[in-house]
Amino acid sequence: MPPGLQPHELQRIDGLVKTRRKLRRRETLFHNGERFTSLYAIRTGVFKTRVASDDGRDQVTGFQMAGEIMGLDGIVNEHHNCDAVALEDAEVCVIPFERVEALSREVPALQRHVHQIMSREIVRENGVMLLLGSMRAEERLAAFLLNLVQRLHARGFSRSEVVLRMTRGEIGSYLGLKLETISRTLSRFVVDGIVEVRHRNLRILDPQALQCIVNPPGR
Amino acid sequence: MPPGLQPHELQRIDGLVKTRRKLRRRETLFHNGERFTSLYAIRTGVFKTRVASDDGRDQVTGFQMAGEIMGLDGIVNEHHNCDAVALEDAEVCVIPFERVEALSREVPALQRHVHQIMSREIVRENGVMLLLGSMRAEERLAAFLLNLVQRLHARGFSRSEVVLRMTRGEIGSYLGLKLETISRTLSRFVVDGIVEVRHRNLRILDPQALQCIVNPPGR
DNA sequence: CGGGCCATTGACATCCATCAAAGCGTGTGG
DNA sequence: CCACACGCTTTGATGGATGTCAATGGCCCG
Repeated sequence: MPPGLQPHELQRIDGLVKTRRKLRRRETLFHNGERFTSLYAIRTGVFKTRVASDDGRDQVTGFQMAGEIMGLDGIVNEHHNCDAVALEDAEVCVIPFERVEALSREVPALQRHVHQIMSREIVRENGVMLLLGSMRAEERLAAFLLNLVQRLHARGFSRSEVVLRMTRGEIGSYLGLKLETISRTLSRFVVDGIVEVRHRNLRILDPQALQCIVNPPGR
Repeated sequence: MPPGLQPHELQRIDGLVKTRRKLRRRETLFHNGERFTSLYAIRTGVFKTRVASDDGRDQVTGFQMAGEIMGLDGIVNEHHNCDAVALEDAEVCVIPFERVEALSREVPALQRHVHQIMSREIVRENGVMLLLGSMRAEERLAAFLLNLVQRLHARGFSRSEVVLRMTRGEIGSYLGLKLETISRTLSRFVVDGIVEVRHRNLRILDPQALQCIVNPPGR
C-alpha cells in the first residue's frame, strides 16, 4: 500500500483486489509461459520463484513473503517468465494489472508506488547478482540468513529465530550452491557458535559474526 | 519509443527529452548514491553498470547499448544504486523521470511502455541469475557472446563479427569469473574453431556450436 | 618512442561439486 | 494409532573446475 492517501483513494485502491486465492503447500500460483493478467500480493505464507533453462536446470530467483508482490516479470511479454510456488499454505490477493494501470493514471501516489515496487525488484536482483558473482559459499549463506531475519523482523517476528520454509536444496539453488554445501556450511556455523540449527529451526546466536562474514573487514 | 502512437502523442513524448549528454570513454553517467532525477536512453556508445559491496568487490550488472534505458534502479530510493560508465565515447538522452510519470498518466501507451521496460529488466536479471547460479564457465561465455551478437544484429550490425568494447576483466566480472578464465575459455573456443579472436575483434565461426554449449543436448 | 594497461599462458592451490551411505522426521496409509 | 516409506539432511571421500600467483608479451595512447 502506498502511504499518504486520501480516504477515497484508499478505497479505490482496495478495489484493485479482485479476489483472493488460497494455495496449499507445493501448489503453484502461476507457471512459466502462462498468460499474465494479474499481480499477486502475498497475504500469508512464503513463496519461491524459479526460472528454468531449456535443458532442465533451474534456479530459484527469490523467496517472497507477506506484503511482497509477485508477477512483475509477466508484464513485458504478457506471459509469465517464471514459476511461483507456495512453500507452505498461503493466501494471495489477485490484482488485475489492467486495473492497476487504469487507476495509477488517476492516482499519482499509486503510480509512484508501482514504479518503486518494480525498481526495488531490480535493485534486489542487482544485489543477488553481486552475491552470485563475487561471494564465497560462507558469505552467500551469511548474507542470505541476515536478509531473511531482517525481513521477518520487519514483519514482527523474532530478530534471531527463523523457521526455514525452504529445503537446503532450494536455498542452494537460490545461492548458486549445492545442497551439500549449504548443509556443510551451516554445520560449520554451528561449530563456530554463530547459529543453532535443529532441522528447519534456526537461531542466530551471533549476528555480528554473520555480518563480518558477509563483509570481511580487510578487503 | 512505444509503438502505435498518434502524431501529437509522439510529439509530446519527444518532449520528454530534456537534454542530451555526451560522455568520453571511462566517464561515468551517474554514480551509486547520486540523487536520481532522470532516466537515460542511449543514443550511441556502450555502457556498463556495476554495483559494489561495502568491502570493495564489484560486480558488473550489465552492458547497455543504443536504445536501452539506464537508471531504473534509482527510482525506489530517489538515489542511484549503481554506477554507469561509458566504455567508449557515447551520447545519451536525459529524460527527467517526473515528466515520464506525468505524461504516462495521460498517454496509456507510454505508461505501458515504461512498465514493459522495467519488467524486461527484471526478466533479464532473472536470466543472469540463472547463468550465474547454474552454468559453467564455458556455458556462461557462450551465452554472453550469443546475447551480444544477437543484440548487435538487432541494431543492424553483423551477425558474426563483434568488437568487444569491454575488457576481459569486465566480462569476467559480469559472468562471475576471473579474467584469466575468460581468456583461457576464449582460447579454447579458438582452438575448437568456434571463434576467431584478435584482441577485441571477435568473429563467430560456428554459432551452432555456441548454442550447443549453452544448451547441452543431453541434460 | 616509451610506458602502462590489457591479454595470454603456465603452475599450483583452493573451493565446491560429485558420489555415496546412513540417520532422522514427517506424514501417510493401513 | 502405529508402522513404514520416502524425502530431507548430514557427513565423508574424492575429483574437477576455477581462482591465484607469476611472468611475459603486445597494443595503444600519450
